[in-house]
Amino acid sequence: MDKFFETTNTRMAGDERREQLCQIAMRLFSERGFRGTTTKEIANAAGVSEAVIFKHFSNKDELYAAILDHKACDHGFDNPFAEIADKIERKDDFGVFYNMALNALDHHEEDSDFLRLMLHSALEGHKLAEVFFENFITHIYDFLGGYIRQRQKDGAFREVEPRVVVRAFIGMFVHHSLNNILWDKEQKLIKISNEEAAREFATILLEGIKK
Amino acid sequence: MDKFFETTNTRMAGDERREQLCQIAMRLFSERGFRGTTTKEIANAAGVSEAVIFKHFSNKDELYAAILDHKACDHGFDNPFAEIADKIERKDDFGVFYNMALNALDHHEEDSDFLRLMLHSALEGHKLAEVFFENFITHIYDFLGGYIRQRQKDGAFREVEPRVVVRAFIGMFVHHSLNNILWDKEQKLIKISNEEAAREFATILLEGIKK
DNA sequence: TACAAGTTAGTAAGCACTCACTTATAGGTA
DNA sequence: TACCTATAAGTGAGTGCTTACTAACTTGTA
Repeated sequence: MDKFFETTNTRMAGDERREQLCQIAMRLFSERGFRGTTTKEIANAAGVSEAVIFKHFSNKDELYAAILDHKACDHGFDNPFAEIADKIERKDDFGVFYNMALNALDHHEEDSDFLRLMLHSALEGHKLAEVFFENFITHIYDFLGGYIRQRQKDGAFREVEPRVVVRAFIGMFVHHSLNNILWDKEQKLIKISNEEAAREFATILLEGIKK
Repeated sequence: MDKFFETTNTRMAGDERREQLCQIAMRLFSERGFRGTTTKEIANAAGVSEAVIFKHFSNKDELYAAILDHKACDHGFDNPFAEIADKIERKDDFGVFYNMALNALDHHEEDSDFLRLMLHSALEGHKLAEVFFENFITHIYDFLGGYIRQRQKDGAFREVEPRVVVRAFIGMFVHHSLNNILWDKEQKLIKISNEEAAREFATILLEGIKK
């Protein structure tokens, strides 16, 4: 029944199948959690027998690790600041915060599976969620916190602990994304574009910390 | 081995045992998720045989429902505004937002199990998470949004969609709580008291929306 | 001593995972 | 072009273990 949607009728090359299994597993893990997803379900969704999974991954844990590895490394979390580098240099405060929020919101929207997966990992206490946190989140705090500190020296922002400001700001858009993904999928409560949201959040924050 | 911590050696009254099972199950569900927690683990932690669980709850789902019911109804989510009612009447803006945040942060801290449980429910798409959302969260948006609208009419706040402001504000402290509970348990990134956090968040928000 | 509290020893279904097996196909040969 | 064939892709029928849940039972205590 799933065959029409998930597979072609022909065989697949090894790499192709591996990739497909990762994609499907990620979607299912993000929906039902790691323990809540069976290898049989993954196999069915891919239109193959369960044994195929274990041809590619020696066990279920390894499949999970492969997904997180692949996502955390490849999918370009390496440099979320590349796009706002010039704004930082020009000390375009609004540009910095607006684009930061907009990038995140867009990214969360198009890759909500990953966000759900990270939440599941964090709740289940999986190590790879920690790795992600330490590699990515601490970076943001250092980077954005550094920018805020600089602007405080410039006399543009008032004196507040920069990390608290970063937390407040990240909180705004992460919480907004979580609402859209988890609780208010139909956006009954608030329905605005990512651009609008980013603009409002950036404005509130900047007005909130400027001198 | 758990016996010394979780039980007395004597029998318990029916209600008492039921209550204990709820508490233990909630803790375990919040740590490992619903599917990730076995009835045997719950029974062991309570120091009784598995069959006891099914004397009190006809199945595992009903145990889960009992926890969420109990928590969502009894534990006083009915009126989070009671404590700030006077601040609202006096139009003490800082008092309103500060106490709102502080109450939430304190509450999340002492009842982090419930927060984790709600996240698990939301991720797993459990109905009772929706119920909580509709009964509690929409209330806050209406209430706090109404206050902001009133203060806009008073000319105290600038014109922004009140619900977006509410989201930004809730985002700050909910995200802060989630960080403390999920990712940064040792608070390496930021270590501040709930009072400090509430003060900073309230200040940023109020400066951000005042006229 | 009646009855609620608790136990023991199950069951059927579901789980991750394995192994001996079949089949499609890329690419060399005649 | 047509035919091999080695090998990678895929299967079916299992394994042993764990799970939620049950029923017939024993035991403590108001």
